[in-house]
Amino acid sequence: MTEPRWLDETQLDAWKRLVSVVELLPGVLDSQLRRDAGLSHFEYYVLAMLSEAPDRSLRMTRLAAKTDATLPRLSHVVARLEERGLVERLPSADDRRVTNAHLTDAGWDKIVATAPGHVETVRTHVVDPLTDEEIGQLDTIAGKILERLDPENRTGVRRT
Amino acid sequence: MTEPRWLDETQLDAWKRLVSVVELLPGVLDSQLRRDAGLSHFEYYVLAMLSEAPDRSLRMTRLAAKTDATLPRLSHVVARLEERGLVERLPSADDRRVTNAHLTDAGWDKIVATAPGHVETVRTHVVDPLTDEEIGQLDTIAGKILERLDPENRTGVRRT
DNA sequence: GCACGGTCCTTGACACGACAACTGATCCCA
DNA sequence: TGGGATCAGTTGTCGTGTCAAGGACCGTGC
Repeated sequence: MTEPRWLDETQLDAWKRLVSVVELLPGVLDSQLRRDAGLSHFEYYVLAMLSEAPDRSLRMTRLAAKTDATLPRLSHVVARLEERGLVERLPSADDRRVTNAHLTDAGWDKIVATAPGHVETVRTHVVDPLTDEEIGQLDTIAGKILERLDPENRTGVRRT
Repeated sequence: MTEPRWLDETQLDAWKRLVSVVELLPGVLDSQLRRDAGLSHFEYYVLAMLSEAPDRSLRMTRLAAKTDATLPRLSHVVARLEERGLVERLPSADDRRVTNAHLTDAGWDKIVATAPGHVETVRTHVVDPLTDEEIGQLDTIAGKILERLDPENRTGVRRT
């Protein structure tokens, strides 16, 4: 066993703050969306990714990648969203293993109605307190971390 | 209802990357610790905060603040850690409402044994890919976000 | 044409966090 | 000195994620 390379104080401070953000941010997003729209942040994100996709539909695997979710997790969530009429699942004709998740009109309306309030929350808690320069730094830093967290770059959120 | 102020492309990119980090990081930390030590990251963090505290003990409320957890959550987790002999709960003499969580010797041994591997994971995924300058930026940025997420500054991780 | 490995997705069982309700203890002020 | 408000923590229930297993389908080798 090699000698551990401990973190210096600066590194530890930054790390602890990142941990706090990671612990607290989901709760804040969830409670705003839950209150205003009856959606978890993850559900919202699923709808949002579909709304941006061509034909408002994506196959499950691709949607899972875009939302950083495991397939079982996505499957459960989409099942619930389907029960609520926000999404429908359509078996693909070419490859009958694949399921396409498609945003319904009700789902589209839902996200259109929900987006402004959510964006406002994101602004309040993340975007507005930062300068333009810091936004750029955040982009770079998060990008570098993602390269390690997700080397496959499944999400396609990273350019490099 | 006022017109929503949408995010520009740069802001949206940075936001999406932050969301990805927030979604992926906990899973990576959890699986390493689960595999190597049979602990969730949150359990590890609880033990770590206790190990740094005077007398290796903290009252539940303070510990909850330091770990960014709600009291019910902490209560459940400490109950489990107590069953495993890593922590013990001692009622306070001065204020009989208060419970002090105290790290046992077994708990101390556990974290001493676990820390090097965990630090290595943190290095690999977060610290090492960033320059010293970026570590400083991350500290600043996370600090500003925390000011909004947690205005009470319960954790005491923030200086300002 | 069929078997076998790999892919895509679903399902069920279990673990953990959130929320609300509750117990006990302390504080405060009449 | 009592009674209401507040505080510290615990407990129970429910929703949701994870993990392991399984089912359906594809594609290649023979």
